[in-house]
Amino acid sequence: MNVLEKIVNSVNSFSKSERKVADVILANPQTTIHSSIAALAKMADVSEPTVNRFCRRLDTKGFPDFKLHLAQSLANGTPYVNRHVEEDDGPEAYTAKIFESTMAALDAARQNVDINTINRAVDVLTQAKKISFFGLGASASVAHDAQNKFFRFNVPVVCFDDIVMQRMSAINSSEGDVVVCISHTGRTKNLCDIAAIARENDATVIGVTAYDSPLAKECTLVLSLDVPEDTDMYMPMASRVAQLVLIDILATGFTLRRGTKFRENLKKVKDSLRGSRFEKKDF
Amino acid sequence: MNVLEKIVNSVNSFSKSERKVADVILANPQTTIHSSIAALAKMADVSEPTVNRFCRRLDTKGFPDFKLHLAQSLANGTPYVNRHVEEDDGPEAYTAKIFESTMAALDAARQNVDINTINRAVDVLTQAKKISFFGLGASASVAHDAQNKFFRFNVPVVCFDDIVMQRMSAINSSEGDVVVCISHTGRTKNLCDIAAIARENDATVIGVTAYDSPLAKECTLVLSLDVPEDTDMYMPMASRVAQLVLIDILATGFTLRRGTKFRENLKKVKDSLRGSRFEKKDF
DNA sequence: GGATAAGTTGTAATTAAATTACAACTTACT
DNA sequence: AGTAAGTTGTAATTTAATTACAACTTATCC
Repeated sequence: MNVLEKIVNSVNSFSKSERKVADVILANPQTTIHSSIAALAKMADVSEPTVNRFCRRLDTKGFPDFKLHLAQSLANGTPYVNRHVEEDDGPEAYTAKIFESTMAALDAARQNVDINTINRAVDVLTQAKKISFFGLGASASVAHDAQNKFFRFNVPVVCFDDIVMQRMSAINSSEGDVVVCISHTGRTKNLCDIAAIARENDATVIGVTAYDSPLAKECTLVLSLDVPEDTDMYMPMASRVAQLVLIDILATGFTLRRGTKFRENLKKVKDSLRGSRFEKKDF
Repeated sequence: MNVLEKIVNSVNSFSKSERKVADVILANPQTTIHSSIAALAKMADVSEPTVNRFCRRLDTKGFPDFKLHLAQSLANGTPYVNRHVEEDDGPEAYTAKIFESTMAALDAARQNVDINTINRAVDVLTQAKKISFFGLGASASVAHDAQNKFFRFNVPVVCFDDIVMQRMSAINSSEGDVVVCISHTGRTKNLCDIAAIARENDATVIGVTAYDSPLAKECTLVLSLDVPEDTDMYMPMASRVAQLVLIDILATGFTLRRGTKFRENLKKVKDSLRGSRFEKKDF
C-alpha cells in the first residue's frame, strides 16, 4: 500500500501531535519531500522526534526513508492506466490511450511472466532439432514473426497458419522437435489438437497462452502472459504485443545462449539484406 | 525528463568515475535509493564527493535530492530506459531489459507520432474501396496482423508478402484504393517500386516507415515512428512493436469513425469464432 | 479524589550523513 | 617537457537525523 493511503487509513491510531504532522503532510505532500525534519516539525508545530516517530509508525526506517516512500506515492499518481477508448474520443485521445494501455499491458506482463519458465523454454529451443510455430487468426502473425526471427539463427524453423499443414507437421514431429503453439485464449480447439498430436509424437510443446487453459494442459511448458485486455474493442491488441515481446525475449535468450561466434552469423544475415535495399547515403 | 533517462542520455558527458557511479545506479536503482552516499561510493569504488558531484551534474541539489528523484523515476510510469542487452545477462536481466526497451520505444513513438497524419490516414482508410497491406521480411507479419484487424470490419482487404502478388495487386489498383506499405528502414527497393506503381495507378499510398526514406518519397501519406532501435541485436524488435501499435490506432480510429452500429458488427465477428473454441466454463 | 502506571511529547546529546575546501593527481595541449 | 584545465580523493566542516532521557499528560484503580 502506498504511504499516502496509509496515512489516511491510520489517521485514527495517531496521537494528537502525530495527527498534526499527518495534516501538514497531507496538505502539502510535494513540499514535504523537499523539507528537512526540522522544517516539517516547525510547520506542524511539534518537535523533531515526533516527526521521526510518526515516520516509524508508518513502517518506514526513519524520516529520509519516509520521504522516499512519499515521493514514490506521489509519482505513482499517473502510471500507465488501462484507459478505455470512448465513443467521442478524438485522434489525440485514442492515440494516447492505445499507447498507454499497451504500455500498461507490457508492464503487467513483465511483472507476471515467469523467468524460470522462460529460461527452460530457451533451453529447449537451443537444443531443438527443428522448431515449429503455430498460430491461428491474430496469433498467426505472431507465429509468422517468430519464424522470421528464428530463421535468422540458421535453425530449421517452420510456421504454418493452415490447420491442415499444422496437423501434418505435428504428426511428422519426433523427439527433439519443438512446437510452439500461440493462442491468447488457449481455447482454440484446432490448436489444442495440434498440441496433443505433437506431444504424442514426442515433440516438446511450448504454449504461449493463458495459464490453466485447455491448450495449456496439452503443453510441456506454458509461457503465460496475464494481460488485462480491453474486451470492449473485440480485437486482441495489447495481448498480441505482449506475445511478440515474449518472442523477442526467447530469441534474445537464444542468441545469448549460443555465444559470440553465433552472433556474427546474425550480422551476415543482416548484411545479406543489403543488396535488396537502397544505401543510406543514397538519399 | 526523468532521472534514469537523463543518466542514460548523458552517459557520454560523464567522467570516468562518474561513469562508474552511473553504472552502479543503473544496475541496481532500487538498492541505490536505500543506500547512503558512503555505501554507494563504496559500491562504485569512488569517493563520496564524486557521488555528490555526479548528483549535481544531473541538476539535483545533492545526494538526498537525487535519491528522491530516482525514487520518483522508479515509481513513475516511465522507468523504461532503453538498456542494451549484454553478453553475460541472465534471464532476469535480458527479460527486464527487453520489456523496458520496448516500453521506452513506445514512449518515444507516442511522443513523435504526428496525430494529424494519423487522422488523415484514418480518413483515407474509412473511404477506401479496397485496402492492401504490403510488407516484406519482419514487416510482413505486421501487414499480416493489419489484415486480420481490418478484415473484421467487413472491408475488402488484402495482404501480400510476395513481391509478385504485391506487384500484380498494385498494378490492378485504381482510384479509391488504399495501399499501406510497411517498412522500418524504408529502403527496401521492391517495396518502393510497389508504392510507385500503386501511385501511378491512382491509389492512395500510406507508408508506415521512416520519415525521409526512399519509400516515404513514394507515398501520399507517411506515418513515421522514430524509434531508437538497438541495432546491435540485428533484429527489428521495438520498431515492429511500435508499428503494430500504430496499426491498432488506425483500426481504432476506423471503428470510431464508422460509428456505433458498425461496432455491433465487430461483435458478430467475434461471436462467430465461438464455435471454434472451447467455452470458458468447459474447464 | 489522589496515586500510579501507561503513554505522549519535548530538550539536549549523540551519532550519522552529506557537503565543502583544498590538495594531489591525471590528461591534453603547447 | 611544461603548463593549464580538468578530475579525483582526503580531511574538515556543516547539516540533518536519531537516541536517551526527563517532563508532562492522561487514564485507571483503590
